Amino acid sequence: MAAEPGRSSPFAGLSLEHSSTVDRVADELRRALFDGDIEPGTPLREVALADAMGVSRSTIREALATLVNEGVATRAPNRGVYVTELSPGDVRDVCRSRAVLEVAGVRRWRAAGEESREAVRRALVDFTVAVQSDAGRAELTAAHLAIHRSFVGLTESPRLIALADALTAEVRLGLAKVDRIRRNSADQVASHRALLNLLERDDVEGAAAELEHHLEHAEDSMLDALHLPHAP
Amino acid sequence: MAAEPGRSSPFAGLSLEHSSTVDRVADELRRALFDGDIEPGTPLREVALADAMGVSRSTIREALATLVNEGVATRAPNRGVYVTELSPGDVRDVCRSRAVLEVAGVRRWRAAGEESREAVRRALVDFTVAVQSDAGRAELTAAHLAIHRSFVGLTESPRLIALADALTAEVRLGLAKVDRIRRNSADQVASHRALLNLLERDDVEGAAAELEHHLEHAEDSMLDALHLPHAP
DNA sequence: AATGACGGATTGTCGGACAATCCGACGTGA
DNA sequence: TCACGTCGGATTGTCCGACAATCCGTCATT
Repeated sequence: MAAEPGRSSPFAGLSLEHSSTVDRVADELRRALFDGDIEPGTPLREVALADAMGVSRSTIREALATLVNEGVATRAPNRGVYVTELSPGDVRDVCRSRAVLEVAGVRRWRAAGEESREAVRRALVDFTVAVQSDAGRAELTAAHLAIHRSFVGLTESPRLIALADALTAEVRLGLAKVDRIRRNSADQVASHRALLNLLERDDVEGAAAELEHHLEHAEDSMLDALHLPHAP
Repeated sequence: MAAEPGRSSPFAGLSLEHSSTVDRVADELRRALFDGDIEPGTPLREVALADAMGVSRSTIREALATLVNEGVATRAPNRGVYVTELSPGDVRDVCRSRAVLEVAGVRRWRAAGEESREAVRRALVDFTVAVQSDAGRAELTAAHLAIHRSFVGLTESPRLIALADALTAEVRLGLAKVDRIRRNSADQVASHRALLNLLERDDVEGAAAELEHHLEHAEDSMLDALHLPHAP
């Protein structure tokens, strides 16, 4: 029955997603946090969660552990796990850390593979249509984050991408109740398009500067939106 | 009894390290991995570890979870946790990711605070005396890593530093059986000193270039030392 | 030689248990 | 009134034992 022992494996694109209970619990919690169903600062009690979600305490503990070292939750030894509250300093740090990674990506524009560059263009298009078609807040932020992710993608380094994702996760906590994104989404599109134009013209340093400027602005408006005082 | 309600708190430098059992287990495992007592690829069985260290399986599981998302161990679902084996691609990725972070630090030389700069100088001195006094392998690598850490420290971003530490941890697995560091440690000192000289002259871009060159070389010699083929 | 069945080993998840720790309220004494 | 000691409840940290699900290697079967 073995027809055509053809050179490359005849099975392509076959994957099965093993989902452990712990993973599902963690996913559900993350969703709740990012959607703003649970506010920063609220304690995540083990027993309460356990019988709310119908799983054992061990499972909850494990899920909480992952959330904690993703940074979206914080553990106070012997006192429990809380949804992380971002201080102004934290927001600042996350934004600047992201800036480092994104700028590193942008600087590799020419060295990067064609598909990585294409991913940037696609992300921008997606965001643009999302804005024009007046999509929901969730989709808008997703599309916006995708752009910035694609910048980091230019590094073509799995680890840097993972690190950037981790930073994003931290910040998404605050983003939950903020739809300031929507208000100036037109500006956002313009800014990103300008950046891409610079890149297409191979003006890498110009693009890097533009990006840094854009991110500084983002940091400020995020602090505003969260009603936090600005750091020096 | 309150003498001098002085402005700032009269209690400085008072901290108590709460060490949970899980933490100690994780520390012990990490030590064993970094010292090369356990080779990459070996399975970390839960029960075996549990009664080897006289703690419960739950505790071991939790410790293993942290090792896994530090990247020094890898979980194969339903098949256990193994000490991570680095592929050439991984080594490459880790090194280049580190390069991004370190270069970002070096580029901020002027913007950084004086104490961050001083930390770099101190790290270099420490490394130099370590080499000259013919210190043990462990101390040598520690001092060497400290230098590179101090570069990242120039970003003055806790998160970037943490990320760099995580990357370092991954790579230290391979470093265990390699003392190639010792052979050309004289070169290392020279290279780092040259870099610092450039910085002191405010030639930031020159230093960045020097650092990137240094790291590429480091990547190559690490691959050699691990007997791994070089990536393209 | 490929397929299928079996058994052992290990993980994933569960439930319960208990000491240690922490927090807040309450009471006591100066 | 304020500082301090005590007590009780709540919650975490850690342990134990259990069991189904999964995986791996082996062996028998075709």
